[in-house]
Amino acid sequence: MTIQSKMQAKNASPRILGAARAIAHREGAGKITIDAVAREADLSKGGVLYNFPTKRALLAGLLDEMLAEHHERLASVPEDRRSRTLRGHLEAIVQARAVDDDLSMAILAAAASDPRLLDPLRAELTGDLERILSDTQDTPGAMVVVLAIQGLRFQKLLGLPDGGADLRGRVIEQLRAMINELE
Amino acid sequence: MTIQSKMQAKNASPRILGAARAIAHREGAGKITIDAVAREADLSKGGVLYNFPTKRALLAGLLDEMLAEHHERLASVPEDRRSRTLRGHLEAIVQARAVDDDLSMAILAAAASDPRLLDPLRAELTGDLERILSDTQDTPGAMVVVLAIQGLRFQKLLGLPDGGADLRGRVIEQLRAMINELE
DNA sequence: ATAAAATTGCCGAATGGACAGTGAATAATG
DNA sequence: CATTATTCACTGTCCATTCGGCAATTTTAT
Repeated sequence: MTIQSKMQAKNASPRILGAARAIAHREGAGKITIDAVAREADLSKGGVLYNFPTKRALLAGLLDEMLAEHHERLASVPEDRRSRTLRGHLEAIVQARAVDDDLSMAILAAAASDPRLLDPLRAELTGDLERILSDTQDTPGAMVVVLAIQGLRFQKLLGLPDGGADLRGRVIEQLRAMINELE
Repeated sequence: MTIQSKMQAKNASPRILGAARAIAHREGAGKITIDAVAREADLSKGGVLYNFPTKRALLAGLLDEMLAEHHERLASVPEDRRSRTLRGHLEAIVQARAVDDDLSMAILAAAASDPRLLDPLRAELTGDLERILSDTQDTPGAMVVVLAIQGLRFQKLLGLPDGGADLRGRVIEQLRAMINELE
């Protein structure tokens, strides 16, 4: 019971999504369950299902939120720089917090349960990729950077070895340099 | 009931693992269930659980098998080439078949259900990474290649946009070139 | 060598827990 | 009052795991 015990929030969706993220964070994406989310959001199960009529919808909502944040990040890169989208992707990773990992974890959970949930993500990335590649003549070079960024994501996500924070920093520098050398 | 109805195989484990892979391949990693595996392996549920006392053990077995195959692939790179391990990782991706994707999918499923299942994989990759980095002076450069390779893996795995087969080929060429330029 | 005993590999029904989803009743809100 | 948000009590399903039994195989004892 929180302070707002009796208060009816106008929209519990954000609280629900937050709860889902918290669970993914603490216990792993596989533990995202309607009951668990309800408990975490201090809501009944029915309450959750009112906002997200199905679990699939809940997962879709998580992805949605993530894509929205992705947009914000991209938008925070100065308009006039070359390879803007590509830089955005890189800086997004640099700034990423722990929560984001767990959200990515949710993506994987989603992918495992129903690959189609990733469709919006695919669409988004397709657009990004087009922009990135049309920003340069050296498409393979740009693609390598894109792939390395993806690699960074998943490496962090799955807790795979990364050679240490020091190397990580130098790698990011290297990627920045590679982006600058694209034309 | 097959021809060998009455015959007692000495070890059904390989058949069980094969069945699990087949299911992951056809229906996705999330569909790996003891019942399903039992049916696919033409075995009873109890039989499966006799060989792998828990589902967790079954998943661990899958990862084990995968790591073994990974070893074979690395071993197939000529001894005398520079950056041997790194080349091995790259060529492994180039040669990878559909089955491997689905197995990777199983990895993700495993990660979602219990992150610790990935420990052996982490150990293996830690070793590989050490070898790769000690093979060169340009550690950030090598690391970028490693990351790009990981990126390729996951991009294929999750069906994320890759810019087309043509670009993919050129990227692989580029990565080979980058490996050659490492010293 | 051979009967008895133990072990191995497996079967399949039963158990129980976890979970998604439903629907009628209820409270809050405007 | 009417609509909206939420609760509560269930339902049905899926699924991992348990367990007692059984046939084939191997070991032990005689």
